This record gives sequence, C-alpha cells and structure tokens, in this order.
Amino acid sequence: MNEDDFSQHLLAWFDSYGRKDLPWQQNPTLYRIWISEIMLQQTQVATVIPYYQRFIKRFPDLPALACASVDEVLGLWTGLGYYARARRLHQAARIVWETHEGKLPTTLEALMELPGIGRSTGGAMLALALDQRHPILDGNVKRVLIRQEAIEHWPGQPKVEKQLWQRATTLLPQTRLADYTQAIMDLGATVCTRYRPRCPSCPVKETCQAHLQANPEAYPQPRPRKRLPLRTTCMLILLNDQGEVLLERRPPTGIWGGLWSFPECPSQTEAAPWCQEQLGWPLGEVQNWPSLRHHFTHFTLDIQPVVARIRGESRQVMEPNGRVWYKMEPLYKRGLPAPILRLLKRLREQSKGE
DNA sequence: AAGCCGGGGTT
DNA sequence: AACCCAGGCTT
Repeated sequence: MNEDDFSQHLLAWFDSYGRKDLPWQQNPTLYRIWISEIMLQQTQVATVIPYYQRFIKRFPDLPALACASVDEVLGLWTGLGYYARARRLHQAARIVWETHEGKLPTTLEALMELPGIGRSTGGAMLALALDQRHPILDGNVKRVLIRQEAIEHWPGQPKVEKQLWQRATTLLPQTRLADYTQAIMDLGATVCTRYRPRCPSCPVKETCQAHLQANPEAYPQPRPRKRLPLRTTCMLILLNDQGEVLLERRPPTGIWGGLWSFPECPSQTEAAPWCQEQLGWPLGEVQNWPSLRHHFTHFTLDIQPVVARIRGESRQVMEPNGRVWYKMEPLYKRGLPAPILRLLKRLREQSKGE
C-alpha cells in the first residue's frame, strides 16, 4: 500500500462513516471554521458544541467579534479553559478588521501571523473551509500516524514531531482535502482511539505497524510524568449590604489571565487583618468554608474560601485596584474561572436560604 | 527543549 | 488517579 492508497481508503471510509453533522460543518466558512478550531484546541468535540453555538449566535461574523469587548468574549468562554485562546481570538479579529479589510487571509503564512493560529490550526482552516492542500497534526493525527509507523518515542519530542509532519504531508491526497482532513480526525476520534481502538473497523489497518504487532494500545507512549506541586490560597468572598460580592480582575498574564476572581490572601487566619490593611474594612461575621481542590495541568490548587460581610455603608460603584461590586444575578457577563463560578453558585444557594 | 496555560471526559 | 483532548506561545 502506498501513500495514495492510504488517502483513498480513508476517503472511502469517510463517505460511509465520517462525521458530517457537526455545527461548524454546516455553512463551513473560514470564520466559522476558525472559531471551531480555536475552541477545539485541547478540548473535546462534545464539550465545545454548546459553547460554539452560543458564540456563533452572539458573533455570527468577524465584524461582530471585532467590535465586541474582550470581557464579553471571555464571558462566553467561561468554563472552556485556556482563556488566552479567547483573548487571542479577539485580538486577531481586530487585526483582521483593521489591516485586511475585515477578510481573513487565505494563505497559511498570513494566517500564522495572527495570534492563536499555528501551523496545524491554520492548515485545518484552509483545508476544511477552502479545500486547500495543507497537512494538520493534532492529537488524533499524531496517534494515527504513530500507530501506522509504530514509532516508539513520545510524540511531544521535537524530533518525532518533525517526522510526523513529514509523514502527514506525504500522505495528503491531491483532491478532496477538506474531506480527507475531516476523515483523518474522525478516524482518530472514533476508531483509532487512545484506549480500545476498533481495529477491525479501520480502513488503514493493513498498513498499521501497531496493529500488525497486535498491540495498538502500546502507542503512543505516554508523556513522561512528573509530580504536580501543591499550592494553597485563601479567597475572600466579601459581601456588602446590597448582597453584592467583591470581584477583582486578574493580571493579563498567568493563570486565569484577564478573568474576574475574588481577592486573595495567604491563609484563612490572616483574612481579617489582611482585609483591614489592604482594603481598610473591618470584617463582620466571618465564615470559613471547607477548602476545595482544583487540578491544573501543571499544579494542584487548594482554595480556602472565607465569607464575610463588610460593615457600614461603604460602597462605591468602582473600588480602587480594578475591583467591582458584582450583582449575583447575571453570572455570565464576565469571564469567570470554573471554581469561582462554582463558589458564586454556592453563595447564591446559601443566600436564598436566608 | 521545556514549561505554561483549564476544564472536562475516559479509563 | 492518571491520562488525554481538532495546540500555541514564551523562555
């Protein structure tokens, strides 16, 4: 079987078994494919679908996105993770609006100039939306190719990655690039899965070295693992007389960049003095909530929540240092990290009971 | 070359 | 609990 057979087998399989009803496959414009590809970075299809539908409804085209505030974009991204994707998406929309007359560029080089678009995302956009001939290399394609060649090393290794790009390029057909690109992703997502792959249903099993070894699950080799450090923080959930809660915007870089969160202090025992010194407010009744654990890719965070009421009528619309008093009802008007949203919902439940 | 950046699903 | 997912950017 040569390279041409690979793509032809894959395309024939796609015609019968490929996915053709995903939301971004209906009216697949470059803009709509772009939004979907950014959302799908490191995020599974089932998770993305409701976010994508809300997003497209609010921002049906590039001008709508370019004219929006970054806060609103982050608000629609709440819970999806990797929030830099949303900031770069918005930033790229503004660049296109100002320098490309509102039209997304149609070459890989120009697309890759835009923030958030790398080689794989750019290639996928042009192949899926415009049928251009570019390879992609996402997690699905890596797994399929690693098994085809029975490559022993972890695919994150640059040397292996270079080899995979090379192979992905030589396997491309001359026509039907959109279908082929969708096909190889679908194969990885539905047949050539990480665990228990369905090799009997695979259209390219004859050339698959891992299948011939009867041990496909041995590939790809898992990422070398390291222990996750544990960090702790104490979050101050401060309420005023109107039942509003104090939020502050996080720095633009770092974890949860640009999102809204609670003020933090080192520990629960230091909450009252910290609040007095930093904010100039004495605390009323203080309530220590049980801590909650949040797992990130590269560390674990232990959050100790402290709920307290602020005494007196002190309330300005905008407090210093980018803090705001936030009404509980419109929970999704700003970007909120998942554990913050969880705490706000818990708070709302409790205040209903009072 | 390695680390940073989330949240949810699967095993 | 470990691992992965339609990756890109920074150092």
